[in-house]
Amino acid sequence: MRTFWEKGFAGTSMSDLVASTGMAKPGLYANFGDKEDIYKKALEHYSDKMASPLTNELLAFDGPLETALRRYLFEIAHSVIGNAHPKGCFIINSGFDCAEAGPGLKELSKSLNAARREALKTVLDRAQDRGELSKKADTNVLADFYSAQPAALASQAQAGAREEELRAMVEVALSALPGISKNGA
Amino acid sequence: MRTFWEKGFAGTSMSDLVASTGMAKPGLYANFGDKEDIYKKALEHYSDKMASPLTNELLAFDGPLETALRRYLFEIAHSVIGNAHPKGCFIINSGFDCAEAGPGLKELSKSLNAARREALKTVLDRAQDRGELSKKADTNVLADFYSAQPAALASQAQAGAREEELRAMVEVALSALPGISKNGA
DNA sequence: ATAATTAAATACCGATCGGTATTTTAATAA
DNA sequence: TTATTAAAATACCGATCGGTATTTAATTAT
Repeated sequence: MRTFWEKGFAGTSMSDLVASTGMAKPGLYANFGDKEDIYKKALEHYSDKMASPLTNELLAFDGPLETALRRYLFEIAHSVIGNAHPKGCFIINSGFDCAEAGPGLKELSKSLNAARREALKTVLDRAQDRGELSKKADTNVLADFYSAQPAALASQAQAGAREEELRAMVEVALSALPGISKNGA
Repeated sequence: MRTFWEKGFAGTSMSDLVASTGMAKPGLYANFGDKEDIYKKALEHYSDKMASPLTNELLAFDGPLETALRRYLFEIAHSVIGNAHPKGCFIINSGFDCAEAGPGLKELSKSLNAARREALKTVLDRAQDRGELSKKADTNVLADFYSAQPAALASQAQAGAREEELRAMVEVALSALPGISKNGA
């Protein structure tokens, strides 16, 4: 998972996987399939271990919408900095790096990105039902916007941004929420 | 340029470049250097032909800040959809796909991303000097935020978003500008 | 202890990788 | 027209690519 995460699909060789897993090549093929199969399983593992816990926490959080979004995006900001693992987000990377990969891979990448969007859409709709968010707000558009912010954060992280800079960007993004006061307005 | 743009550094072989340029391999080496040199020159060419015209237009635009940013981000939204060329933005791609490339390449990628940020910072500072943007607004943070939105747009484009969806996201991002009224507030 | 089965490691496959030496072609000079 | 130079294409280099056949080692069953 980590090797594909940091080096991408084309940038990772089977020998790299042998080195990082300690398993010999025939073992990798016997247990996981070919290179693309391994990539998919690594990406799914990332989704289960890294992404899903965050979206589950977002969905389970009981509190103001703005707080929920801040917590979620702050956690992502922390994660993409990569103190304990490669920088960036494997799921977002997969969207860029599988632009010309097999259709099955692109499909998986899209579905994992869509899952993040759906979680945000759910949270936004709930807030709207609670009356916390105006009925006039378009939750589809807001879901698109907020689900795309992790890509913005990951991009800045790759360029060397620090976590506090990412958090400041999150605050700007949150100020786009209808009914939120803005810094400096 | 187009080949590296759509397939990335590791995903592009010298044979791919021979096929897409029509120049034989020794000619490529004699005229442009090795693979990394060619990538750098392709990326610089992209910057000159695709990115710089947009930032120059942004800097030259004489009108309200919000209009300037909308025009700029709409043009990027149109570009990353890729009707006439590969999807996404080569400069943003380079930030992801050169995570482990030579240091010279990463440096170039960072400087091109920084150029976009600087242009936005200039425009924001000008608006602040004109009194159009509150003195309390932090133009460094806003520059970070808006210069990262193209990555958000490119990511959505890779996932198959349509141009109108990207424009709607841009409108949300613009609503984070201090002093701009929000949809649905 | 021996035979049968499973697992894992070595060795190897053709193809392609990035990169060049060499030859052929084309253009210029005499 | 011939000699010289510049350019471009063919052929080739060792290394590595993704992927397997084969052999060795470790279990299990008898």
